[in-house]
Amino acid sequence: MTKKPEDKHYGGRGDPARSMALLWREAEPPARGRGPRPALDVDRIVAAAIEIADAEGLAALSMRKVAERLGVGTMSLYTYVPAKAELIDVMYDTVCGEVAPEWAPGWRERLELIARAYLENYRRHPWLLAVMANSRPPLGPNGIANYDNDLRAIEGIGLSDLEMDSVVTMLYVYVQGAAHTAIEAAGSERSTGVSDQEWWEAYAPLLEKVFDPEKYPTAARVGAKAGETYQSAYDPEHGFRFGLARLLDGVEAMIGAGR
Amino acid sequence: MTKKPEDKHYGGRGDPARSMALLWREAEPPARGRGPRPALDVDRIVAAAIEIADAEGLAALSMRKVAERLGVGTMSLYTYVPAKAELIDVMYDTVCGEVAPEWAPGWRERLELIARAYLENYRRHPWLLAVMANSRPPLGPNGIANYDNDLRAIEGIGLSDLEMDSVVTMLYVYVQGAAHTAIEAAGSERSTGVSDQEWWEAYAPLLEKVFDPEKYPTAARVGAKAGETYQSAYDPEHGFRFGLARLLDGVEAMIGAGR
DNA sequence: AACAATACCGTACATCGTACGGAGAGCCTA
DNA sequence: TAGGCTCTCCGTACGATGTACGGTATTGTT
Repeated sequence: MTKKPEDKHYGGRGDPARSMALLWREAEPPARGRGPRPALDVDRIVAAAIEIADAEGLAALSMRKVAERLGVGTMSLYTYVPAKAELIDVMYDTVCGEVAPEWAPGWRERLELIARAYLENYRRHPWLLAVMANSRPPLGPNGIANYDNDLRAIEGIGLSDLEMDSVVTMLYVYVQGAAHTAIEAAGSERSTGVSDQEWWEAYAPLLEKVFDPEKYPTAARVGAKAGETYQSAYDPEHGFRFGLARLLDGVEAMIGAGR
Repeated sequence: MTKKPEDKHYGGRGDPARSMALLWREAEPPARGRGPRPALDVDRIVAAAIEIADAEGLAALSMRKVAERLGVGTMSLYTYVPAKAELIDVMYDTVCGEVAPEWAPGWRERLELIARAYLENYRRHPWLLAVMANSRPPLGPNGIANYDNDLRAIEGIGLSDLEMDSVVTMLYVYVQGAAHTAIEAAGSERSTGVSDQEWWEAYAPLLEKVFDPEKYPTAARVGAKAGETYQSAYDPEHGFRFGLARLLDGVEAMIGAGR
């Protein structure tokens, strides 16, 4: 990882022009065909990278692994992709293309379907969360298409343009928080080989020795109740639905008040 | 990074007993004093690690840097801390101790102050977000104290124990999402040396060449309005307040309905 | 004075992203 | 057909990383 302070990095990503060209797949000079025939293309590289990141996590995604999976030398990738950062940008926009929520008659149902679609996408691609950027996002075609679609879901229900943007962004923010928790809950078992129950069985007796229920009676009482209800410290599905319902109730209140 | 599949990792962390002993500062055998006098202690190591992570980010936090800052050899740290994962757990609980929201007369104001206190803590320690775990958290003293405090903020307002847990967890989830966005917005400028304005100036003309406003009129109209209002793609402070207000309106609706 | 227990830490290994420059392949021009 | 130009491919090398291992220095106890 070489750092040159003199050249600017745009959003942790690479050179804007190269990045955009990659995202929108503008084959810059159409490579009129002087050298050897290209054995690869960006899409194949991105697909391989996504497979690795899905299966082993972002930390395990290395250029060497991508190259190995494609049967080429590591450095060959750099013919198609300027650096790992840009590769990740393209991965980002590519999986954004998988978000395809159904359309429902009411705005509330539409937002629920949209939130659910994003959540499922984060579940499918847990690494996506670590890469998400709401300010300065990779400006790829799929991300923009989603933004437009999400706005149209609440168009004409009595919100100003600014309020529409606020509601959609709020939904993004909430779903990202919920997804982070859900993924972490689901992922820790798979990646550690320790089930929720095993984990709790290992920690509970240790906690009992140091935790004083008399000092924190509320935490003890509520925590116990939640634990026995969910059979775990936390139920991501319930948490997601509960929070989303409160959020949409809040939007409904706003529409009602503004009328 | 050595991986041994045979030994289990609890939550990406280390051995539960050693981890808890560290978190609750149980000096195991009180080191009755045979060898040389310890030149360090866990707190000094944790403080140095937090300073580095605050200033340079989690990715730049290395055992070598911590040791260097303390003027000792790298491997000396392993006398006090079993591994980097446990060190991070202790860092986590330590900065949880900095969350100290004021108390207000009404539950709504209390939740606002709590949410704000967490947000500020995430801002102070941006690495904390990447380390946050709502299921299987490091069970340290400060984290538990916060949970108790947050529950008491909404005790007696007409919610069941289970609902109290849901509301508090929902608040955690939302604040984490909002903090992620706020930090990313604030951090990308500092870490890349590119201001929001520079970033937009670099990307806008490139986007114009590939983005068709006629295909996505809603996104074009609303995006433009939001951009000119916030003088940027996104205003984290406004986003945080807007979403929190909707969320608390939702809680209010729930209390009102249950009465 | 000898021993035991502890702290300190130098070295080594496998991993990472990628800069650099050479080798070879294929089309274009002469 | 020959020469050259442009492109793909990729081997090597560098400076990072976490930490296992084992040696050495320091101290309290006997």
